[in-house]
This record gives sequence, structure tokens and C-alpha cells, in this order.
Amino acid sequence: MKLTSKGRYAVMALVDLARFDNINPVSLRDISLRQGISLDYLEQIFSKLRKKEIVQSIRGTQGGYILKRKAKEIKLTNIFDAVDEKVKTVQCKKESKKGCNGKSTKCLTHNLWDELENHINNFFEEKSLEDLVKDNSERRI
Amino acid sequence: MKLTSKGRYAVMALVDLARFDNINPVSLRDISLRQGISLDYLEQIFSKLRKKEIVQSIRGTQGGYILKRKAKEIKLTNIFDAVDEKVKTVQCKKESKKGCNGKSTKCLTHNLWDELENHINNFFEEKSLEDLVKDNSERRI
DNA sequence: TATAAACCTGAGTAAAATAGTCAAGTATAT
DNA sequence: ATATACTTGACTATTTTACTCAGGTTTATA
Repeated sequence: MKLTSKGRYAVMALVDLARFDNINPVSLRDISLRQGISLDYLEQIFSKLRKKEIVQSIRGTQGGYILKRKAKEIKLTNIFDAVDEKVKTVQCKKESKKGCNGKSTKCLTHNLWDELENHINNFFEEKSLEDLVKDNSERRI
Repeated sequence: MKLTSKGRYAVMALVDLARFDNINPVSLRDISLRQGISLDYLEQIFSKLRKKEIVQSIRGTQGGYILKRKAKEIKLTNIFDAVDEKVKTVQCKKESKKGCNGKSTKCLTHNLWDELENHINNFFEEKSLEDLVKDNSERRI
């Protein structure tokens, strides 16, 4: 089990964005330079974040991105969801009748994966972008 | 982020094994049939489980595998560790001086990933094979 | 109004990881 | 003897990841 770069980059970029957001739109170029993430890749990521209404774009010179919601209201779960980084523990969810692995009953560990998913999602649902920004500025003092 | 088949299969197979363990060694062939997992793949997985002393092998006819430790003492974390399924959130851990992404400071989200890792590992450390077996037999009644 | 900064989009692709298969063994109960 | 079952290592197709590339469109400002 691992976290992919896309998810990590999304969070890093948003924390960066959230710190400068109050003043002006933040360009991806700046984020790219500050965080060391490829500009092209950032564009892909922000395209998804925009579609899920986490950020808003402002085109043209001096343009960039701003947060569409308050940092407090953007949870990690929203971010991961936007970039398709989901906690996917097991394939056997929708097919409630068929069960797992083509067997007629639920697999022996079915409930376990459900529990695990909940456990991880809890963490993601509690943590907001604001928490991360605060956490960071505190450590700077 | 996702769990791989190897980790899921390992847990499924061990739950299966733990349920029959008291009587006789359990052959991989039986597990393969019951759980619908390829025999060859199971062999790879059990080779790792054996090296980490989670199971013990008994060769020859009527052979198979038995648990090397009590089900209560086998935690999910041991299983995932054995099959190289680790919670890997971020690359920037060892290089304590260099920081992340080649920058001179820790990346903005460094602490977050640490926290997440701990959160997930807590779950894995608390859950034992015995819990899973019990959970399963209870639901059968 | 020209131009450059910045967003926007889709296609393509190299490298890595995953999920196995295959082949050729060795050990042992019966 | 022999069949059952563990043991090992190499191999491979597929999928996923982590990007790059090539072309746009929009708009502030000089």
C-alpha cells in the first residue's frame, strides 16, 4: 500500500497555495519552483482540483489559482478524491450478491477491509488544509 | 493509495489456515481451492511468511503449513511486513539533512505523512489474526 | 493592439510495479 | 516406489505511474 505522487503533490501544492492565497492568485509556475514539481504535472493536477471546485482559476497575465472554499472546509478527503487517490482495499464491494473472488459468500476478510477503509478515511476527513497551514507556520516560529 | 493483492491474499490465506490449523497441517492446494488464489502465487507468498516465522512448513505427503506463533500474537503489521506491503507515504525519510524533493528544508507536508503512517500502522498493530478468525466465526452463527 | 504570462487539454510514453506463470527441483508419508 | 506437497528462481504480460509534449485559449498591460 502506498500513496502516489499525485496525491502528495496535490496536497503540497495546495498548502503552498493556501499560504499565499490571501494576497493574489498564485501561479502554477511559482508553485512549481517553490515545491519542485513539474509545471506540466501541476497543470494536470489543478485541472482536477478545479473540476471538483477546490480551486478556482483566473486566466491571463497575473492570473493563477485561488482556493474556491475556505481552507478550513477543504479536507484531505476532498483533495484525494479530486485526484483519484482513493483508499481502495478490495474489489468486492458493489457486487453485493456475488461476494468476493467469484465465491458465493463474502471473503473471509471482507469486513476487515471495510474497517481499514473507514479508519483511513476518518483521518482524511478530519484533517483540513487549514490544519496543515497552521501546523506549518507554527513550526516556523 | 491501494492495497495490493499480495497483501490481501496473504491475510485471506492465513485466516483460512488459522481456522484449520488445530487439526492438521493445511496444504496450499486446499487454500488455493477454497480461496480461489493461484497455487503458484500462494507459494511465493508463503515462502515470505515462512522466512518471517509466521508459518512453519511440513514437507511430504500430508504436509502443509501450520502457524508458527499463536494467532493472537500474529498482528496484521507482521503479515504486511512479511510480504513487503508497507505503508509508504513519502520518500523523504532517511535523508534527514537533505529534506524532501532536494530542498534544504522538510517539505510542507512532511509531518502529515508521518502522522498518516502512524494512524494506519496503529490499526495494523492492534488487529491480530485471532481477531479475524473470531470475527468470522461469529458471523457464521 | 501586440505580446507575454498564464491557464487549458489531450495524447503519448518510458519506467516501474503488479500479479502472476513456468520449470525444475527436494523431502517424506504411505 | 510414488504421489503429495513444499522450494526456488527466472520469466513475462499487463497495468499503473509519473510524467512530457504539443498544441491551444484567455486576458492584463505596455
